[in-house]
Amino acid sequence: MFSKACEYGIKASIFIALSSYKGVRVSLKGIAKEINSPEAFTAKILQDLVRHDVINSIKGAHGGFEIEKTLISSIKLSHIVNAIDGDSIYSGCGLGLDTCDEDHPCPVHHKFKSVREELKFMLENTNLEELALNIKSGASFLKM
Amino acid sequence: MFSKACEYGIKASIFIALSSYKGVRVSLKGIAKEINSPEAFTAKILQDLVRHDVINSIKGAHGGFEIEKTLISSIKLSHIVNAIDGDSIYSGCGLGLDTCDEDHPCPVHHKFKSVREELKFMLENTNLEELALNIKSGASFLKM
DNA sequence: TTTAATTCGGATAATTTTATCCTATTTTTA
DNA sequence: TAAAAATAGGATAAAATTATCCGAATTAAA
Repeated sequence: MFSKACEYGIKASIFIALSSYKGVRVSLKGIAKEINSPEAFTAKILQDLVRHDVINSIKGAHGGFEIEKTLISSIKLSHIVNAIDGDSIYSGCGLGLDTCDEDHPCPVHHKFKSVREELKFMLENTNLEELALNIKSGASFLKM
Repeated sequence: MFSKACEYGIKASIFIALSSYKGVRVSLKGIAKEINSPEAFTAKILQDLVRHDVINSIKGAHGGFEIEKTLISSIKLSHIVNAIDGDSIYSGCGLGLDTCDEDHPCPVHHKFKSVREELKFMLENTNLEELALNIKSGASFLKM
């Protein structure tokens, strides 16, 4: 469904949000360990998220990644997914046609419509705060 | 959402179904042309669908691909997707965790639940007959 | 001011997916 | 029976994704 890059990006963002609530900055190493991802590859994805203003990075000793506390609840999954995978997951044609719309639909266009819309709605209405709180309370997990 | 292989497989199956209703067998070349796919790659996918009993192939001169008319309405999208991509699209964890279930959910497990279920339902309840008829009536298209 | 801890960024490698090519095999028809 | 028209399948190549490595730049602290 999502690319590996996007999976890592989402998990990393949640962990960074969680730490930012605690007021602690996390390092690449700490993130990769926590979300069980390859360190160097994760670095690339984090850079991408920094460029897209999803997270902040602080260079140098005692540096790391963080998200401004007040912004955590306004960051949606769609921001992360868009930064990494683009919006093709819910805007592209399910069968890869170049033009696929109401006037010229692919065979599954209408069948997929509600799935795509529900996915889009979900991504646009799920924010980092709730995801982080669920990790904190032990209601969900970042690895295994 | 789907792999290219799966996209080609779905489109090819619809075209084969359509032709089978007309009582004509279609060649690899004819299929690739109709669905705008690379010929040799499409051949591999068709072999896969033959092995999984989704379509039939007849070798030799005047050979080609077909689906038994009476079976067309019983072939679901899920059969095609499963043959080519497996069921990871709606059974795997959205964030790639090895174990992700009600007891040990990933952060988006519950959020994704309805999307996955709707996708699964749609794939399991859409059959080749309706898709082929929509092409025939001009309500949907296989290329462009 | 040096050192250590970091992120950044470019180069490269491994893996997977997508795509191509060529030969073998099968089957119909002339 | 030979030739032509197909699919089958193995080998290989190209492209995209995932992953690694290493040096440069930055920053805090000793």
